Amino acid sequence: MLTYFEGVAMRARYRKGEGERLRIELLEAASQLLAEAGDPRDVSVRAVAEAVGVTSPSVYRHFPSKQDLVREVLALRFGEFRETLVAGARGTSDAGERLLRACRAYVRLGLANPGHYRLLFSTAGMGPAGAGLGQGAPHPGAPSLATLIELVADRVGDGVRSSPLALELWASLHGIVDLRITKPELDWPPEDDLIQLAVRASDEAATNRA
Amino acid sequence: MLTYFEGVAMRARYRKGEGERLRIELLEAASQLLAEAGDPRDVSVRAVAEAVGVTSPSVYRHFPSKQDLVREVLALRFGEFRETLVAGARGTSDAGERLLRACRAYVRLGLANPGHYRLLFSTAGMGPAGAGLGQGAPHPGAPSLATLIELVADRVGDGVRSSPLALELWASLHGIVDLRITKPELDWPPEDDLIQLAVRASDEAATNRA
DNA sequence: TGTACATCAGTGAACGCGCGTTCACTGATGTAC
DNA sequence: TGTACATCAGTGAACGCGCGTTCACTGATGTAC
Repeated sequence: MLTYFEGVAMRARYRKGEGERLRIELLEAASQLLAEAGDPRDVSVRAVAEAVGVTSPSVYRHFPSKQDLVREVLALRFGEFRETLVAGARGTSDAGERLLRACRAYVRLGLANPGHYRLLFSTAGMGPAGAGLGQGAPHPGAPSLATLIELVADRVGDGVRSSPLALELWASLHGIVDLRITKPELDWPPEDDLIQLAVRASDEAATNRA
Repeated sequence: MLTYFEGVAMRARYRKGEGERLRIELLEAASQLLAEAGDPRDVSVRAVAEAVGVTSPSVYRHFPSKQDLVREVLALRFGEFRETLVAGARGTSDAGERLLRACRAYVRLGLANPGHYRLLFSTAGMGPAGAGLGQGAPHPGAPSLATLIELVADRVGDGVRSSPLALELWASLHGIVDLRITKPELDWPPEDDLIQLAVRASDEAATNRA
């Protein structure tokens, strides 16, 4: 896809009906740069364009603004996150084990993709910076949370309201991941004990409230 | 301290030997703006200067760079944070109760000052943004962590290494605070149950490892 | 006691930079006749 | 089959903005004589 002219890499433009393919490439490049940076403000439109081999005004032929580009990446990554939870829970029908596996998948994915994790759970929606998500719009992470709530609900049965429990569990998992990401210089114990502890604490809370 | 000239507020400059007082004012203004923003990048040198009623070059008579100003605020707030932990633990000699109280103080302070909390535990040291803390320099939050480790050590006795336990406990507390701050739109259960659960989980882990 | 002067607090104007975004354009390509 | 043309992908240059920071300065004030 690249030709060279006087030693400079030149990208061949797409044929007439194929312009939408650049859109995909831009999303992929933006996603990767956001993963490296962990913050939309550290990723410029120019950088995304350059990563694809295109000039920055080209981005605006596919996205109305930087905000829209970022928002779309966010939605993609949230979708992936949710799928990881679901996939993690597979392989057993025991509700407790399914929940534990999903939690492990949560933490593992977060630690493996710290930039994206921060993007999704630390930057997005925070302050004037954020990813500039529309105030009224539904949060793109809502389905992920719904999935976690479901897993908790399956575990605790009908006697207890599951969504506060899920939020508490989420808080525990978030603490485990986020601090490890922001303070990598500390001597963190292996995360698995802590995950089990968090899930067991959630069980215990459920029992107390039943 | 303000006079008016043609309807514009004008600050009287400090007398000859008193220039250092502006330094304090700048630190206070920066601290407040950082509390509102939660991120050093959303607070400009110009804004700090304006808050005090001074022009931006004046800042450079007291701080070599923005980074130094921010770093100093960070150190102040970390100190305050640590003091809050210590003060929270006062009033009882029971080590378990002291730890629980300190944890409550941690969460309460974080939720009462979300901007500062983010500044200290979410921004600082993260990525190229961060507060630009020197790599080699000791982290200004180290004493806070040391205090938590001490409280845990008093609780669990000599049989168990307390610092991994303290890190795990910290992770739990951080999750409780950070998610509530970043996702205020969710329907969070009261935090007290969760704090107790976290402390109890820590106890339990200590017992298992003894 | 009066005055010259060094010192100090603070300013006004400007710098270079990177950013998001706009605008008028270029040139290749598929298509209609 | 050849050609004119509308359409499409992408560009080059520039915009206004806010930022951190620098520089040469101004004018009040304490102090030494």
